[in-house]
Amino acid sequence: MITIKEVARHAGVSMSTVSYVLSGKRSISEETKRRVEESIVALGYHPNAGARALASNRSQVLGLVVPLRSDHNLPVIMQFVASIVASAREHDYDVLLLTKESGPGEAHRVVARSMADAIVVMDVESADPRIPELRTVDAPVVLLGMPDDHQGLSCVDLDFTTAGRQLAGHLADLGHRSIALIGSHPSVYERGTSYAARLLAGFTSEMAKRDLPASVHSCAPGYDAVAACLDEVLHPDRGTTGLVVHNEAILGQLLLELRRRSLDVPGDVSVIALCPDDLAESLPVPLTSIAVPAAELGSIAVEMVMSRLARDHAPEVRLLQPRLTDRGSTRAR
Amino acid sequence: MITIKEVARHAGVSMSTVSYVLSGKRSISEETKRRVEESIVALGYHPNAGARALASNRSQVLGLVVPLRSDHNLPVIMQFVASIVASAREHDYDVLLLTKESGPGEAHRVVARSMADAIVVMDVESADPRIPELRTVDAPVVLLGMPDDHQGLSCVDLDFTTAGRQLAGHLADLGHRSIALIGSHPSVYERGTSYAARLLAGFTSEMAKRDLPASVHSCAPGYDAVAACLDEVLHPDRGTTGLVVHNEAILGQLLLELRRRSLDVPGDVSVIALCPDDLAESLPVPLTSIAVPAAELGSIAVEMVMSRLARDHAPEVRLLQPRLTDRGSTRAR
DNA sequence: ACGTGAAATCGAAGCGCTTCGACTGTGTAA
DNA sequence: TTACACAGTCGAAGCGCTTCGATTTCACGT
Repeated sequence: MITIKEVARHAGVSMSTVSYVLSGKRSISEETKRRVEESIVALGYHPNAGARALASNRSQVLGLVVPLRSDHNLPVIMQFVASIVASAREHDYDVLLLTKESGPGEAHRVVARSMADAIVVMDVESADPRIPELRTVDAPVVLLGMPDDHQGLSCVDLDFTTAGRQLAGHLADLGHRSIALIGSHPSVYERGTSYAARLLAGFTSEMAKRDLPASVHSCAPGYDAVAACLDEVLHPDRGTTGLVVHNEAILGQLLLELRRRSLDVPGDVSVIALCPDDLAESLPVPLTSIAVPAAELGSIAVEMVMSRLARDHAPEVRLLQPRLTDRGSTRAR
Repeated sequence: MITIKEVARHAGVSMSTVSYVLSGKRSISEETKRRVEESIVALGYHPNAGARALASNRSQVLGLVVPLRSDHNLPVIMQFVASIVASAREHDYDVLLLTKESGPGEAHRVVARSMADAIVVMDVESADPRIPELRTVDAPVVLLGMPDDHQGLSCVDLDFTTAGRQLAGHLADLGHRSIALIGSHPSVYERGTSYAARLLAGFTSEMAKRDLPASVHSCAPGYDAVAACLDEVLHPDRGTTGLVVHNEAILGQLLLELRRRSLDVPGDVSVIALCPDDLAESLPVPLTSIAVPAAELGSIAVEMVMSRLARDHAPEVRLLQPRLTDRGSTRAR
């Protein structure tokens, strides 16, 4: 193993000089810097992470708590992870994989052992049981999601409330009077999933504001469940002409089922969704939608970590404003 | 921060004794061990990972290269990851997340810096361009998948060739004469994905052995693509009565499309698949299938890492034998 | 000519842990 | 009884790096 000492000898300088070349924490003459860098390449030197962590009290590692078992919207989860890893690497950080399933004790352990300088937690729910324990972790913690009580923790999320309002508003502005929200699997609501509840709240409040009747349905995946749900939603008594769908898993099935019933989108029914852009684009009928900006949220989470690591910044909450893309699946009536 | 020194003082022993209590590498009297363990709890001691890594030359970390962008069969990928993380933790190892996208240089970096003691690489293809570089990594490397040339590298995978044989054989044994393989997205074959090619080889060789005509189709996801594929496969000229499906993404759509055509499974067509068990079970028609034993493969990969880390074991190749579960979606004719 | 400060470099003291060799006492075989 | 093995413990030497203070040199204003 090549050590900094050997680099120093090879370049004819002291260890500390090599260290300062690497970290840039003190000024070094161009000439010396060049020689040291050449030696580093010549010898194939790689700093030892353990030694560095020990001496500097910084591991350059981010703990990331990933929900590995949650089956719904895996693609979105992957997008988050990809974005977080990429952003972390840009800041010279690596990512240690922790799983939601193994509990918040893992975050503790990893920080207590100085294996990670900060923790990012994905898939945070309204009344997430992990919150109290996360609050006692002795390192910056950034949550993807918005728990009800987020005192002392940084949070990043899409503004689902506003998104719910916008989705309802978009259809209402087009003259739709009877609009239904088709939400996630019932279990998602039972679990108290924050984003689902907030979208629902935004939707109903916008509908109430406009004095329109709001009908709300949750729908399990599976063709039969979707069909049953549509039976209910499209019951003639209701006169539903607009559908807001917040359920990535069933979008394809739903559009198929509408087609099977010879209902044209947007001719007969307007459909608008909240889902990743690539999904919205690749469906049988491209959907007007609000995207979950996973990549952006991930990189913002990392930025928050870094700024809290740099200065001893206070925790902050950032809600990204939704962005609606019109793909022609809604029409005025 | 509580250090081992403070624990030693609190327990009235030397640092080395505490260390030996923790590692068990020398015998310690019951009495002393008890006192030390009490002190550890009383003070809330957590060993510093960096110091430990520096002194012992072991990071207790596993680098895991995950394909974050590969959109197909995310659920399977997640199962692998979950199983690997869980198995690693059982051996007191943590997992550092590396992405396939950022290249094999990352594996190098992480090992050269002693951030990881070994590397596990997922989603390895037949002629994987990463192989040569992985071979030069100065730590055990275990591949999930079977590249053509795996000299010097450990590999774990399902025996897809045998699986292909078994799938064909199962239908042939039931008296089906015209059997079609519906494979993955064409791009999967173009990429030279090892498992797809091996399954295909097994399938065709079994069909040849039995002197039956083998028809092979690859199919993109999407309802129209599936319908088009079925048009071709079920063309009356062919008289196809058995379907082997190796394409998780389209299974649901395929069964729906069969239903739409009023074709009963297994009454009119027998269908057998290679897919995760939970998928096979949750489809509109539960499918007789061979499972991808992701959890098992993951934990075997970790075991291989550990044994190569312990003794300086030679790389080995393990192909898991396929296990076929009958769920009644095939019938004799 | 002289003090001053900035730039450039060095030396050495740790960071917290593991591990090796040495030491002490006890039980056991000769 | 002597010798010896062995369980149990300690002290100290690192592991490879960062960082602080000290030192040297040189340009500058006065």
